[in-house]
Amino acid sequence: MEVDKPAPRRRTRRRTPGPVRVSARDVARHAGVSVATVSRVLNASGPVAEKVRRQVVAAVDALGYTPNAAARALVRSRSETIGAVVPTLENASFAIAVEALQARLRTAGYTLLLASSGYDNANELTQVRTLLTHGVEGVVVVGGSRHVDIERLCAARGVPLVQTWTLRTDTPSVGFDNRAVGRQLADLLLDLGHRHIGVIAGFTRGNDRAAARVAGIAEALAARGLKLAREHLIERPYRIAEGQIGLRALLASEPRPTAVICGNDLLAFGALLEARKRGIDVPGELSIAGIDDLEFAAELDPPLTTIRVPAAEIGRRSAEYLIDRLEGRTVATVTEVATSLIVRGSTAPVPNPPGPNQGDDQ
Amino acid sequence: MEVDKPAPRRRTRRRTPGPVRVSARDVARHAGVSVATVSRVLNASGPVAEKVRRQVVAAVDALGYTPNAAARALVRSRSETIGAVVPTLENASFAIAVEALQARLRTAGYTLLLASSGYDNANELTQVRTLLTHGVEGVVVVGGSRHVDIERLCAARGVPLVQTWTLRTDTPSVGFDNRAVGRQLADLLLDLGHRHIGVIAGFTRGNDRAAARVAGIAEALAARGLKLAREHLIERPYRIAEGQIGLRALLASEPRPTAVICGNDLLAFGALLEARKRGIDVPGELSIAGIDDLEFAAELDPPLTTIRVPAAEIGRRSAEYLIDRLEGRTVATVTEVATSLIVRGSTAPVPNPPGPNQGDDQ
DNA sequence: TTGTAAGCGTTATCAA
DNA sequence: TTGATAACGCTTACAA
Repeated sequence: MEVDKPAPRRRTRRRTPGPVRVSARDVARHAGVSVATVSRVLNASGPVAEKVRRQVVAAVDALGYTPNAAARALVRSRSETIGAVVPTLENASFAIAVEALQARLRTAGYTLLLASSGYDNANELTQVRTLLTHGVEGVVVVGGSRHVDIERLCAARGVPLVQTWTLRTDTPSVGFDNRAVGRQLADLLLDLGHRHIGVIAGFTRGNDRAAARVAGIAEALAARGLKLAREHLIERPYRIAEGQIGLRALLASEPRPTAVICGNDLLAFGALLEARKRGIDVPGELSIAGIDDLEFAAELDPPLTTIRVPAAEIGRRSAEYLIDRLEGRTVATVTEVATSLIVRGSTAPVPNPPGPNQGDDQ
Repeated sequence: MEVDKPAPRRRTRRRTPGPVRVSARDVARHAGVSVATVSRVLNASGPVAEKVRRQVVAAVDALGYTPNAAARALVRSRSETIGAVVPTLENASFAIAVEALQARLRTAGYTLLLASSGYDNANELTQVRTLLTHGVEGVVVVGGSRHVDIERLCAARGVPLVQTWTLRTDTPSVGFDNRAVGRQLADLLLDLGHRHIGVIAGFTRGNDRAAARVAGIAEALAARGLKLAREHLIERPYRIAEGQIGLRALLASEPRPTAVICGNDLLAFGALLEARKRGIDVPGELSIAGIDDLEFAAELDPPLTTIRVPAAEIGRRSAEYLIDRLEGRTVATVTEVATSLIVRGSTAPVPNPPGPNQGDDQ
């Protein structure tokens, strides 16, 4: 009983200009089997006679066939990609973390889609949206997202999101307590007798890490009845030259700080340079500390006191969190990585230790 | 006249566990239109009544719809992604270039798929293969690929490939003449009277940039009747600490070099540190030069003589080459970026200028 | 101006 | 052990 169902004629589509695309159908034809069998061979997803298997394999490399990820992603709704958005790759810490992230991801078969926000939160949201459109199965961002939308967007799609460089209790994160880091550095200096402590921080607005570090410093000061004066808090972009600018501002402030905590090692490097340029002895007259412990920190003159932040570990652990979740394993939501205070030559006791009754002069 | 064609019942597929996926069909249903209209609205690809357009837009954000890139890529055979493979992101130059590459790509609507090879050529090939499987429309790699396979693979798919940090005549590239850079540094030192020049290079095997730099140095020496002695060529990984090791080796060689050219600024930094540690005056007793002009180069003590390499420009130009080609514009195949010799305080005339008739002692 | 439906290249179900 | 074939979600002729 024939019906008038039209013959399944393939409609002609815009021909790809240039090289021929070879699909599983071509392989199947070449090997004299069906596409189903080709798929089975390629994914080892079903029984295939050894002889047939060999024919298919032969056809595959005779034709130089590579499966089309888009088609596969479509049918399996799995892209095998992970997205990451960092503030900038120009900061060595993030570059190192991304390197480790990618390396670990790769071992699990994932490819990394990378974007950077330039420390711009609106931009970050856009980037996450793009990544999501591209079907990433997981997302890693730096910091607690100011944009709740980011979390919402990911949650709506069931895409796991990890926040790094920060520690949250409510959402998945891999990082450390930035506030504690600030406190630790301030305590070190306070214990050395410093009472006038200046801060050259990164921009705190829209940057929870930078803000937390400053908050930690203020907290430690407060614990000793001191407070962080407005003119002792300078915010600058994270660059060497900005550290120089920052120190200049601090040196002009009243009372002049005897110690400076910098938001990261780049700023600290700059501060060190500026001090040297002005003939200010570090740490004799002025103590300087940074955060990150970049490769050069130990090699400066004097070597920089800083807090070591395990950037590679943050990258690797973020990857592992995502991999575990995607493979259905149970995972700790929050991973704290260990930072450590590294005291080197750039910090020393305050020059002329003030008497017992001060603290009201700042 | 009814025929017994079975009703087009949708087969039940594995339900995505968790959040509902919203597709264009859902949007269409919600807006009371067809999927075709939804597509038209989203891509502005056809006439749509203003009123209908608004309904669709409303439905889109009522449902929080995001198009599925895999499906789109499949039907249009365009992934809107570009792949890049760098040796490592831990080298600031590459990090900066990737940052610029991504930024430029983004403005043209492309997303970056990033991989790193760890300076391993076999690995690099694997990574390129993965990127290709993911359907990238263009590929950027660092250096002239030792693996002809990479070029072949890309060519077979009609995917443009750019080689960076190098200059080729036969294939698309964005970079500079590494040999000339080596020559330039050697000439500078030679002109200062140095006759015993040591080299701390990166590993030259499988790294055409490093090899070309060394070749350029040897060439400049040869032009003055000198040659680069085996014991004056040390190859080390690109890290500060390795520069220290390199200088130690060089100082033990006979005759002891009065000048050292380093494969990059990291190695030069290390050499500088080692010299200081040993009480060797730079540039009084020993001249040191690097390549890259990283942010810290000008800030070292003494400031480092180096060759400035415009990493960000390399990244940006690579992106532009790819974008232009993919949009069908005609493009220059080879783009040379300008490097420049920056003479700072780490190089000076040879201590005890030898008499007119030497040159046979090396 | 809109809708219908073919197909993009896979995977996976089902029947053979 | 294999082959048909229905989706996957989208774009785009083509028809209405």
